[in-house]
Amino acid sequence: MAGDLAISDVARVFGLRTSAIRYYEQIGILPPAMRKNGQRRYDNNVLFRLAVVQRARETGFTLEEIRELFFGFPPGTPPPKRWHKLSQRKIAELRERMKRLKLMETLLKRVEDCRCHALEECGEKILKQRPR
Amino acid sequence: MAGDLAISDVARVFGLRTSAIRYYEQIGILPPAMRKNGQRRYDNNVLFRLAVVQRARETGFTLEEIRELFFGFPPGTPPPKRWHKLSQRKIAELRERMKRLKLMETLLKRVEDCRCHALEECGEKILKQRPR
DNA sequence: CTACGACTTCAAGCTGACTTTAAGTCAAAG
DNA sequence: CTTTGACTTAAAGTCAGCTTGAAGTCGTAG
Repeated sequence: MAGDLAISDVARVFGLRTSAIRYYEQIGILPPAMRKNGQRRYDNNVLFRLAVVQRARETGFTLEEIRELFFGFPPGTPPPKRWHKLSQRKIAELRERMKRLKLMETLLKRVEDCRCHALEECGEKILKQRPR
Repeated sequence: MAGDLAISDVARVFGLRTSAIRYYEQIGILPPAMRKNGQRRYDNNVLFRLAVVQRARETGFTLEEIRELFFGFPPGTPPPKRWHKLSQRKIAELRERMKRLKLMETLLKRVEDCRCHALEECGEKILKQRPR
């Protein structure tokens, strides 16, 4: 029920730049704000929405996925169902990325065992080990 | 000592687009190629170099870091020393990213426990839990 | 009245690692 | 001679997620 906030207040509360908030509105992630003398004012509903956006961003969702969260389901679809669907995909993605990081770690260790005297030698060894 | 290859051959061998190879040359990651009738020809030295580039990319190094690998050390610095220095940084970075992914995993699980009936309710809960 | 600070819009810029496009050159094949 | 296909260049486009800049509006303080 708290009073309407200016964009700079919202930015401070959420640790965002005002430009980011305007950008979110522009791409439809936030609804068009109410205006007072031409300036945006925000009520609790928008703050709640922005909180969801930010939590979703922290959780690793892209703005496109967040749009899907809000608009990609039949109206009335309960949040748990929405979150679940997006999470499934995201978890698979996370697993991929973890795998990739672990591969990178392995390669880093291997690369640290290098005994070459010149970088060309490294390249030669790599090519011989992987004659694709 | 094998014969000189055209850019398309190199691309095929490395699974790259020809445009990527030209780009690498353009930004100085590959040396200017020899020319035959104006067209690029590649000998083993460049292939070795490209193998190093590709291995480094797989390992997670940026092109900027690869440039550093080649040119960021006093001439004659042995490869192990070069790799080591870059690896140290990269490993720290990996740890950060792993942490981040794990946080995302935690948040995903939390988000899946959501029992809200509307997304605004999610936002309200988030704001209450984190009254920064 | 003037200045200030905070807001507004729209368009363009940024990052990284390329790709795409347009216009041109070249050698070999028919 | 013409066509084909692979190459050449420089410049512009792509992606996400914003930021930055220019130019203008608004209410308030001095």
